Amino acid sequence: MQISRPRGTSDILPEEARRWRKLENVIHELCRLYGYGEIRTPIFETTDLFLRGVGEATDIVEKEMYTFKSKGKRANSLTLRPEGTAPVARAYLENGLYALPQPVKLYYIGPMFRYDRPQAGRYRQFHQFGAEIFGADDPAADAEVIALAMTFFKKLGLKGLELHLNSVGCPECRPVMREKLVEYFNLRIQECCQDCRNRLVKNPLRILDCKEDSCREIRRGAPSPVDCLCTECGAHFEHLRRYLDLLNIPYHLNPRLVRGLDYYTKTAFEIIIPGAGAQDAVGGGGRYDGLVQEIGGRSVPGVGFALGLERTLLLMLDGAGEVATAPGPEVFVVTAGETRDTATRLVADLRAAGLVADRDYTGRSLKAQMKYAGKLGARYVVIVGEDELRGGRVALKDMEAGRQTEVYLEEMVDFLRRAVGK
RNA sequence: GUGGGCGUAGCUCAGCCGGUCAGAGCGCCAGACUGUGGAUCUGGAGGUCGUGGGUUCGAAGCCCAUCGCCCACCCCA
Repeated sequence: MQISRPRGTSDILPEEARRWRKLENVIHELCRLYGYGEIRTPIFETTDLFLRGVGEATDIVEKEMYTFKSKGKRANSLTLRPEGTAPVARAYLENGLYALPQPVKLYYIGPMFRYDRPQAGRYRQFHQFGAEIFGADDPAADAEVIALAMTFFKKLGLKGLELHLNSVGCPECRPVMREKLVEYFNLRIQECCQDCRNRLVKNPLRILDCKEDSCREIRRGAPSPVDCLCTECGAHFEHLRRYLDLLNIPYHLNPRLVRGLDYYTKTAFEIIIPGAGAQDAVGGGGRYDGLVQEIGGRSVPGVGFALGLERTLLLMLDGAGEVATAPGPEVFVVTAGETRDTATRLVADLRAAGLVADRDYTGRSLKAQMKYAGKLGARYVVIVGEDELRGGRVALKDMEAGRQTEVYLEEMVDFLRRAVGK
């Protein structure tokens, strides 16, 4: 039986990897511009981090985590990270980054893992680009993080993305929100779906984004979270909106936007591809002023986002941003007769001189070697033949023009370097 | 967890109601007067027809099971 890759994972082959590389380059460059430092945290963490950070009542924790027992006598429970914010918050705490000048701005790119049924744009191992700001409670920080995300898509030439915005309040006003919602839904809970009946107890806010038709209908007259915000949260939200206006970032107010993770406070946003069907969210984020404290630190405000790279790549397929096919070697060295020793040395010389050089490794005929060089898209072919070698020369063929000349061995590298413009 | 579709060479697929049905194109390898590419021609390698049962004189095509992939639901990235 042949072994195949685990469900929901993928092999990124060279051609595809070039698209990833391009995407990652944009990310690194953009983050440098915005003053974010890269952070790389472990692929797995202590399970507790997510239980406490993400929240026990979330879908992620309830059914999507890859959790396993470590080895050893006092083995603890580990989990393949399902998201990036909690780990980064943990690292911020653990490494004492709160002692750095605040705020601290960090970004990451890497794989995340969630056990779920795969389908278009959804995988068990997927990749996110995320950015976080710790130690800034100013709504301008929220705005910057949103601007960074939106600029990223703009740089990629992706159009038509929508920013959806909401505020989910803080420990101050959240209870009020809860109470009003519970009060409202309690009257008609019998008409709601089973999930929402559970939500009413565990997390009433989430009833607001239930996709069931019946629930949609019922919540029509439901109180809106934004109307329940305390003065501080209300002001924060107002200021954020003003900053977004200043930055010319359009947004849709979406009172039903409630993110799936428990740690969010105040700002919550999502970036949507209109009409993309079920997987229409390319990214999302918000403020999480309680997170650092929740995982055992002092109270540090935070705000950030995460974007799905697979979904971004999917968008880039039908639209701008296609990458050219991989260029072939600048020089391909071919042998005619017993000249392999010389050829071996020449390839090394060419590479040492910074030329993209390759050769044949199968011992095939000259004709076959030429054919191979042609398929690779080699710009020049150096033919190391016994006859030429006797005169201290090699033949040099321009594969585009189809012309061929001879050069002395000593001059070959310089000649080719000039030819390819290096 | 639920529902639907599909599984024939590396890839894209033919193969009608069971009886030259194990094929084509592309790709790969090689050859076409002996040391030269991309065009053309010729040849070659490569398949337990996802797997296991069953029906039948006979199954890639029918039945059952199983696995895998894809799509959709829930939820998210």
